[in-house]
Amino acid sequence: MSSSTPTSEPVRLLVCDDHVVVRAGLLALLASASGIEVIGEAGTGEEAVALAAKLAPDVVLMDLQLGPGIDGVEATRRIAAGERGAEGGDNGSGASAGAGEGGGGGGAPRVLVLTTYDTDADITRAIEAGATGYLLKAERPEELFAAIHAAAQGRTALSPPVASRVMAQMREPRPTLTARELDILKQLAQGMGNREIARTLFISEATVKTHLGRIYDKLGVDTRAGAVAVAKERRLLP
Amino acid sequence: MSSSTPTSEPVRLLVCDDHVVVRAGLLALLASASGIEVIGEAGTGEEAVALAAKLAPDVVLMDLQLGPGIDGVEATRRIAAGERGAEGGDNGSGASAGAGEGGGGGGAPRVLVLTTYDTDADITRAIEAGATGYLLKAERPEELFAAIHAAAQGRTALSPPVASRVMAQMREPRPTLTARELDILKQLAQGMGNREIARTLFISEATVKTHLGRIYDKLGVDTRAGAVAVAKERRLLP
DNA sequence: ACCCGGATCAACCGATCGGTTGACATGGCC
DNA sequence: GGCCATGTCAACCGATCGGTTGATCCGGGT
Repeated sequence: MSSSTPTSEPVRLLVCDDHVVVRAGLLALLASASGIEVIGEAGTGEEAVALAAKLAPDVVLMDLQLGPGIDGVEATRRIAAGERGAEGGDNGSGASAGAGEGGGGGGAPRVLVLTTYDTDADITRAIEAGATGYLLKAERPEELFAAIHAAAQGRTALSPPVASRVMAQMREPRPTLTARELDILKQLAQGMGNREIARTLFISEATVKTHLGRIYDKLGVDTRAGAVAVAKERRLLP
Repeated sequence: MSSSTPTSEPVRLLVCDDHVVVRAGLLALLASASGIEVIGEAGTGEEAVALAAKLAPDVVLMDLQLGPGIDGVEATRRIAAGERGAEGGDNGSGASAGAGEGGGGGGAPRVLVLTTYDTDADITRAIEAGATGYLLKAERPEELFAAIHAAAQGRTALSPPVASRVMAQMREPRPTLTARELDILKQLAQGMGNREIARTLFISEATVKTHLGRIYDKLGVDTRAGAVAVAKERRLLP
């Protein structure tokens, strides 16, 4: 679709990973790949957003786990939306998927997620944020190279395990926790009692219990300890 | 102490990381370092132990998070102890640290841990297992090179954040959970009630409560949900 | 206009948990 | 042979949790 992109011009790539060693390793590795030119590297999400705006790369290789500051998902959202480097007052929560598509075509770089975990929550959030592909670091380098080229053309590239999970999710839509339920869950994971949670969130204890009941249902557990375990497992919590 | 090792001969290195991309990146990166020769790479703990026995490298660069099979700590323990590649019927649990020292000196490779997390539990376990150094992937490549050379000479190399934690730990010895308490904690994290835990471990409900009380003390919490949260936080559980 | 999902609150009850105290057996250490 | 840590068990009590039912309010979609 995107026209042009004759195989003669190399893909202009921006690498974002908070681990210096990994970043340097990727650079060294990518140097051996043909048709790929690394034009910049970032160690934080903010840096990635700023550099993406400044350098206008074809593809951004993005790790989801970035130390402090905005996480990879948020960085992905901003880059895919073609946002400028300056910070906007936008709050990350809310629903509001739908980013990704419009973009404008020309400007917004494609974001290719390259990360360690293939958790449902991570995959879902990354895709909703507008990621063009989702690769695992356990993938073979050739696959990575191929995925970068694919992403440059706007084609989707998913690691096999990721693809499986996406399909499974399509077949059996997973119960999604509402924002409010996540609030309760967060407090719960601090070991707080219902009364404390209620006070913290300015609601009644009864409401907390109601939410908890729904959380139990959705997570398939029936105790608070179990809920915390599942939540940590699925990385629903920081 | 170890004599010899004139600066003329390069350090013979074995790299172990379950992520192919990271491994390839490290290889590419290390190719630019002087005095370091990568003589092998492993993608699992078992592979690392076998290759260490077979190739007798000077240093093993070890990630702690390895997919399935034995983890990095166990691999470190076996390599540092000079164990042969064949699998022994040994169970990993039990106490029995004390490996590390004896070793035999000449044969056992030095293990340099290179990982993402600087959790207290990880650091402690790695050091107890006989690791010569502990670096973070966020470290600068030059530090990595220096650490490898240091490790080859038996000198300890720690990333600054790791060193800080080690010192802090020396000053204020952490409460260590006993093996039994970890058993209870494991069940707890499954969301099980006291009665279920008691039945599973073939003890009385009263005993479970006693253990739980001690666990609360040691983890600094006072509810089961809190205990699970802290346990997951400190990676005391899988 | 209607209905539905989400969020809020209430009251109730039995079961479980959290905390305490006290006790006994085992094993290693001095 | 004592001493201490660890693991085991018991009984008790108040507080909390888990589960249920029912209700109100609001915003969105058909």
